[in-house]
Amino acid sequence: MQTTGTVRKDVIDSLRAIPLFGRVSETDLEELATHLIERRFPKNATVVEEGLPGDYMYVIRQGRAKVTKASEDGREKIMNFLEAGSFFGDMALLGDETRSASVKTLEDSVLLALSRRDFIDLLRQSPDLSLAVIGELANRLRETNEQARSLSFQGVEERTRNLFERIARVDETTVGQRMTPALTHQQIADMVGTSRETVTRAIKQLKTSGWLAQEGKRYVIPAEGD
Amino acid sequence: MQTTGTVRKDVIDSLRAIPLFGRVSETDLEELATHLIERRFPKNATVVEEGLPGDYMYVIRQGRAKVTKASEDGREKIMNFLEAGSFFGDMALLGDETRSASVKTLEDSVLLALSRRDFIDLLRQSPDLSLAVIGELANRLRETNEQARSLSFQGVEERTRNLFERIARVDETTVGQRMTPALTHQQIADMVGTSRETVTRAIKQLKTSGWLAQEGKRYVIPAEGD
DNA sequence: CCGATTCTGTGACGACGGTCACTAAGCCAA
DNA sequence: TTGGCTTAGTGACCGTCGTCACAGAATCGG
Repeated sequence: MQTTGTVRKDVIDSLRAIPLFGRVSETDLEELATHLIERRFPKNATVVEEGLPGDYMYVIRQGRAKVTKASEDGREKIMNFLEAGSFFGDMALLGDETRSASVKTLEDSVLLALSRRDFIDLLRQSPDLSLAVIGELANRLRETNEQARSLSFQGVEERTRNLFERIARVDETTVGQRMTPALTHQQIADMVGTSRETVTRAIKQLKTSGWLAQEGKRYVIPAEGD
Repeated sequence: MQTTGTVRKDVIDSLRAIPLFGRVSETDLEELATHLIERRFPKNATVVEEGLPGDYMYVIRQGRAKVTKASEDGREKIMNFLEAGSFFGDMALLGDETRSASVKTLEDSVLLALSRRDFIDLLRQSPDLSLAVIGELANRLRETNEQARSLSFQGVEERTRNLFERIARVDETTVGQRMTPALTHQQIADMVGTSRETVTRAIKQLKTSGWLAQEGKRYVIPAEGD
């Protein structure tokens, strides 16, 4: 992991591209850029670790990461995937100062780090940014609540279906169908809260019922939808 | 349900008492008070309903309420309990405008309603309030994530234990022990995500292992802790 | 004080899904 | 190309928990 103290001009451009900063004024953005520290992480690096105190939040400039919480016996629940433009680590900068989950890179990644102090100052002086952050938190909360509901009421097959429904994106190449990123059964199990074997069986089921198709390690939801 | 257009002086005092508004300036608070509408709801009234659009958020001035999400077949998951001083309904005012959960009163209650427009204006002009709201959302998110983890990894008995651990408060009358509010097994089941019967058995288990005691419909965690 | 709800407790039974134990495929790297 | 490592698939077994069916307690509104 490296740190480059000087933040180049193009950082501002990549900030512009991030929805969170979309409505923030040019001046605030420049101000922000001077406080960001670029850090590079290799694939599979742990950026923040559950339970430890944390003083920085991060914006993903390049790469992908996963947010996880661990059980006592080493298994993990994947709470979320993060892509370029997502931010994380903000929660430990506000109430409780302890990381509530771990974040690990899935690819070589470039992150922009922002200290608690700078983050709070910035929120204080930019109401637009505050509103954007509030909106983002509200959306996450909505999703997590939905996950909790799903875990309470639905069986594995239905949860798996929901997961695909949630993460599949419209594909550029083909017509109406949507595709997930490449996923292993184990990753799916960790997201859905079940075992690898059970996922294998659920997917088999979804495929024979015609609801799901597969292309390599990517899953395809056929055009008609549900 | 009634509406009194005039907001009396004492509203400001009760706002002061709410943690969320603790650091908001006197002037902002007075400004806020003029926009609040007091509404009264009887016991068991539905204040907001999952799936419907919503334009108001609420602060509980008096009473208690529960936040629930429903399954297709009418069962419900209780996401949270709200007491005097809590606010809710804020999420539909920000991103998506649809209620992500229902809120029902558990007692006759007095709520203060605030419109989307006024809420956003207020956030815009009071950075302190924005920060407080962000902190509150971050905390809720932390808790909900924790719930999701719990649902993924733990059995009913452990989840029930966690629940008691979470909601039990130090009791004024007795020494070190903590007590929950009065709860029926059904309510516990709806919070923990299981059936009423299973809760009955889990509680029996926790009691014979000496971890839990009961006083009427309130549950007691003995002094030593866990 | 009484009948009617609403709660609690318990047994029986079956299904969903976790675990174990392998085998079979892919895939990468030397 | 050939081992080694990661991923997928499948059967067997069994524990947890949901459901059904009651019976008894407690509570509440008159």
